[in-house]
Amino acid sequence: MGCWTMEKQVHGKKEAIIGAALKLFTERGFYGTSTAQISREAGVATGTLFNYFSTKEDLINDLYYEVKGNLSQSLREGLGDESSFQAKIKRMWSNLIDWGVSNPQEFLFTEHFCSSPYISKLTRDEVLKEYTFFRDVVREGMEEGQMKEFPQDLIMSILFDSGKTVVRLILNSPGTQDKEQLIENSFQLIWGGLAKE
Amino acid sequence: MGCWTMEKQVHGKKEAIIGAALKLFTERGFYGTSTAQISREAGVATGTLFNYFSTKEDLINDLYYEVKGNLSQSLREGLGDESSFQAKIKRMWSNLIDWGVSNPQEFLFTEHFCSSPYISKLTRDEVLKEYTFFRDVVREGMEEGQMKEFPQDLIMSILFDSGKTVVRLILNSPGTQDKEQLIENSFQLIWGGLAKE
Amino acid sequence: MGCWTMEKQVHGKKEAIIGAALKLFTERGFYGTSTAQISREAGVATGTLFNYFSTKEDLINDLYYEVKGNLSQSLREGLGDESSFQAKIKRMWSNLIDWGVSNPQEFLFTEHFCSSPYISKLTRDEVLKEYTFFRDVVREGMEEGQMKEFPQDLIMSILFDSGKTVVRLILNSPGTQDKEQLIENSFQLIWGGLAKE
Amino acid sequence: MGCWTMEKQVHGKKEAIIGAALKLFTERGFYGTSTAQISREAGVATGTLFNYFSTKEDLINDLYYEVKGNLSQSLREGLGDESSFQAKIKRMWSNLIDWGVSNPQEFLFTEHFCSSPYISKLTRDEVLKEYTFFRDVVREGMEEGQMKEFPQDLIMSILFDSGKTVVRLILNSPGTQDKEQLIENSFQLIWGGLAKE
DNA sequence: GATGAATGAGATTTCATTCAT
DNA sequence: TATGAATGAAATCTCATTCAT
Repeated sequence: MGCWTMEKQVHGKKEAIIGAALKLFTERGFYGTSTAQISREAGVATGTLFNYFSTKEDLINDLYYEVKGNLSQSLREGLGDESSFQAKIKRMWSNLIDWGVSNPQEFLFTEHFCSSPYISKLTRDEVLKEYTFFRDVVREGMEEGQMKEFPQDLIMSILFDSGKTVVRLILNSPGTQDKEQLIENSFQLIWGGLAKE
Repeated sequence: MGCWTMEKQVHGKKEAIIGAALKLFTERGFYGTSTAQISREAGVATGTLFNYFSTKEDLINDLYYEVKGNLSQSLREGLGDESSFQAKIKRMWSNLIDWGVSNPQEFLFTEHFCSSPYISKLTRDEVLKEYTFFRDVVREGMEEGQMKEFPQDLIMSILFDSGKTVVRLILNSPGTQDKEQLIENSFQLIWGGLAKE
Repeated sequence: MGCWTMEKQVHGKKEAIIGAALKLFTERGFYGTSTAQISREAGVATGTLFNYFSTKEDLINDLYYEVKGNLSQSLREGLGDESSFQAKIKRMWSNLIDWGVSNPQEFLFTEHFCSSPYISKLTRDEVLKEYTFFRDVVREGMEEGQMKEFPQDLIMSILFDSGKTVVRLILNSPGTQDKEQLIENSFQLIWGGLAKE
Repeated sequence: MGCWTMEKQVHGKKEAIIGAALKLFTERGFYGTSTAQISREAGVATGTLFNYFSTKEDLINDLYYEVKGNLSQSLREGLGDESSFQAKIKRMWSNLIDWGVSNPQEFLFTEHFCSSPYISKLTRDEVLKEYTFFRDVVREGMEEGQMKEFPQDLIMSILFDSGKTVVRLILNSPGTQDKEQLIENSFQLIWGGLAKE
């Protein structure tokens, strides 16, 4: 039982707790999930949770930060390979939908807790920093005159929220939808309203 | 002290409770709000709440039904006066945004609790019946060939969710936005992607 | 609606409340029965109960007094017609069992509440006065040397409790017992141990 | 601070709760006793009670099972040493009375809750299994023709209930009765009616 | 006297958090 | 660091009782 094992053990516990929290918070909500349930699901003692997170709110804030960072990473995947504005938007569009469909628990978690009182302003601000790249891409497109003249906030919100709408649509009608086709359709719908010409 | 006064008194209490619940549930969530807080905010005794609603869950279900019915009514306002498909959609679009901006508490309440486990399937089904008119309008438009060929669910979801996006945008940046202009802009954005041609 | 009707109405209500209380207290116990339930069962308003009984405890004490008085009356029925000591005891024995079997609700009520904290010492003492005749009969028998020499308390308790045992036996095995035969048997059993010779 | 101490500590709390519950349930009844009172009397926190018993009803069922098991044990004490039928009955008779007088709280508890709705059918059935020995002894005596011909149920009920009557008599007149003499007397009374000849 | 809405104290139970081991 | 028994504040809901009509 060397140092390596111990450290792994430790990391394993924290991760197990985060994983359990993600699952249970998503399924039953914040107040619907007790720290005892999280501990049990994670396979640790009730006290152990508080060695890693000083309060239950701390835990959900950490989780929120992690999941949102995760999404931010996924959104940027392959973004550097795209050159045209449309291609960049399209790439983020698919990335968002792919992420949501592949990580339904994470997706639903962000849905449930994006406007929750348990997530602190601090966490929210910290998270926002990870999304400046999105603002940059859109601003660039506006400056290049690639889009009709809409307020930037409107564009960003519509893009993000509509993408989430599509994810929800897919998750709610499992199996019955052709995902790729839907991504294509929905992108055309939004892009059609956005693009100049 | 007549009959009229009595009835008013009675209605006053129930309405006060509903109003307090709307405010507090929206601000702090379901579990974050105690029935004692609701009673205090409503200016009644703790027991009085349970004379009108046998359970806390009963209360939120009633509230949900009322608020959603309210929205449904507002969406239909003046709808009969419109003849063209575009005008109908536009009318509902403005109605939705007007309602959300004029009733921010109700709007945020629906946002928080639209996919909540506290709202029963029964309530949800009951509410859905009030929205068939929306489905009918959209279907009609599709059959008349007024829109590009997208799945009906996609159209409905994008319309509704994008409208809500705009409301959120206005509520989050108070004073700084020209509401009418934003309604116009946003409608063009969505309609531009939707309409044939 | 003359005076007679009104008075009858009033008496009817009090009796209805007593009747409902007897039924419900016996079935569900004192704390298991709310005054609201009693009122509903009696067909009166919740407030009406408190026009007749100032507290719930008052009600059960009244009820106790009434039921025990009732039993006392029944025990004495035909007692004056008997001359021998054995006949007197036998008469009370049958009276007790008949009463219990014919009034199971009253019988079970006395069983449940004979040693209850809700019945006040005052009530209990008041009730005891109705049973001096029993003590007198037994004392007389002792003085006449009709029984073996046992303490009077023991005799009285055994007589009364064994009678109740028989009632319970009959009530618990409905239909399967020959009541008259059982009364005869049980009396022989007790009298056999009691009588001199 | 060793293992022994820990175990004792743990057992101590559970036992303290059981003891407090026995005392208070007996004195004030089930609904008349709050779990908070039990906890206070036991010297533990309100939550601790629910670490050991998931419900107040659970607690009283456990208690019932324990007390009745206890009595069953006591009834059988020395029973194997007796050979004649009369001696066996006499032995159980004294055992019952001794137990009741030495454990008045337990005795009164069984009196109050023997026909209580809080005790589940399951518990009751479980308890009954502990009393088959009594039925066996009586049946044996009947088959050997040691008693007059009475129904077995009558015999068993009279025996058990009359024993309890004697306990009550002793408990209600503290100090004034000669216990051993009373046991002797009362046994003669019952046995005199029961025995053949 | 009859009514029943209103009251608020009190009951059971949960659960985040602590701390001795 | 890990554990889990112990804690006690807080939550939902009940119900005896009051009182204006």
